[in-house]
Amino acid sequence: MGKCEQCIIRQFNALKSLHKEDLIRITGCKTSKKLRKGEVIFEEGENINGVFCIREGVCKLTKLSPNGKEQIVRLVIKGDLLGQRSLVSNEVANLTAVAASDMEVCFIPKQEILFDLSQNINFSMNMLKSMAEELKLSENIIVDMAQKTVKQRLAETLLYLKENFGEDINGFLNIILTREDYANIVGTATESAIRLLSQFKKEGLISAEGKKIKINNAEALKLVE
Amino acid sequence: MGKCEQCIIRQFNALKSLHKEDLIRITGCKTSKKLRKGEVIFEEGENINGVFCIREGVCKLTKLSPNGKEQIVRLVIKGDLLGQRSLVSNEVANLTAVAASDMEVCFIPKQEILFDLSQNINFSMNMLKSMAEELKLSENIIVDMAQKTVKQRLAETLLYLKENFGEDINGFLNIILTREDYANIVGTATESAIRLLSQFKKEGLISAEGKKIKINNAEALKLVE
DNA sequence: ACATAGGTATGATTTTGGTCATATTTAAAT
DNA sequence: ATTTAAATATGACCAAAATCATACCTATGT
Repeated sequence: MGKCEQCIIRQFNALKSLHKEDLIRITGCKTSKKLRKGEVIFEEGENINGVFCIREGVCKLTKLSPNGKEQIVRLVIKGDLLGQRSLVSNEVANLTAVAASDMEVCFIPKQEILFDLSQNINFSMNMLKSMAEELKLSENIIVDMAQKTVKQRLAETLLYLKENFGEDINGFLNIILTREDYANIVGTATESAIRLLSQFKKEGLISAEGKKIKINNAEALKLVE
Repeated sequence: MGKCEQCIIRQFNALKSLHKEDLIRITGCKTSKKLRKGEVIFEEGENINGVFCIREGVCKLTKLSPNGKEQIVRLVIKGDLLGQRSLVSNEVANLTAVAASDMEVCFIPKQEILFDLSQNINFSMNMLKSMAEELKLSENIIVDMAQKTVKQRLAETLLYLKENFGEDINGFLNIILTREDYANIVGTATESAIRLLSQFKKEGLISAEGKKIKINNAEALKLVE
């Protein structure tokens, strides 16, 4: 799918600190893949044996809870590396990764990344930084989950999506999720997510055409109680 | 408080991969401190400028949510390093650290740790591993928060405490928390935590003498619905 | 020993959100 | 184009948990 040393995507993740010769080496052993929305990249409990660099699209990181409900723990987007945690701790995947849109990903085998981690201190420092960032986000989600209402969490999710995916020319969010996805991010029943989105719509905070959602009043969403 | 190169505590964290000469260097610039239960080690938003190595005791990592409720995100125990995340990302603290028991901690200035991270690949690899572990725990807590009932979370908390702190000769947990602390870990109202602990007691799953709690039936706690 | 504050306990009531049931709309497959 | 399945929507009801109120217990300092 092209050469790593010419790929601009690496600017967005820890791979930016690799040298040209390392990138050329990686080009030689990486594999690229196109995925359709809904395809599974890897499952909880699976050996990943490398990291995925997301060239295009979005992916849901989910976990099935014992009651059979799926929780979306995080969205991984274009430019992110996927599978860092498992690589570093040398463990099987803790989460399942499912394409939330059509995607293009490159897979870099574990030993290549481990080699670079052992040689290039900037690279390992950058990976430390990106894991630190993930950790902070996760800590903040824990607090939100524990202390905020479903309505507040849904409002925050909408604002997060606007912030991170932007809007198209008509003001609709550049990411399409089902109501069930919203419920699985927020950690609520699908019916509750639907009801609350309807309510936001009635109150004029958002508008919706099918799955496409437009945020009309971000300020009011921030103040939802 | 003694010399790092002779301190056994470092075996429990990333500092184990430092060489003798580095430990001697660190001994020369570290400071040690005794803290009483309830004392604040650092607050959310504060510049930490180093890491703390916990020699003795337990510390709560908390965050105040906008509704004024405190959430305990994690307990940091003897042997752990505190402040890794802020150090690596060069940001202010995301959480507040409060002594949950009397403590002994050593403070190592930022530049020393950064120096070792830049020199010693084993050290940075071990720090990556410990952050990966924290990240996995946090992801799992998110799922629990979103999908499990308060009762289940409280039962899990009790089992977690038994697992990580052990029991004294009479079977009581080796960690003393208030009912409010339990509520702040689980993410519920103090009254709810009290009620559920009373219920567990009535059902014989635990017994309690004041703040001391004994787990009588771990198997049943695992099966709480 | 007594006052005080913080912590524990429990009841009554309300709110939030989950579950179940049932339409209706939309998208996908052939 | 028609069928079928999946997604959305809404009502009715129920369960979990928050809130408010009050009482009691237990350390702590004076």
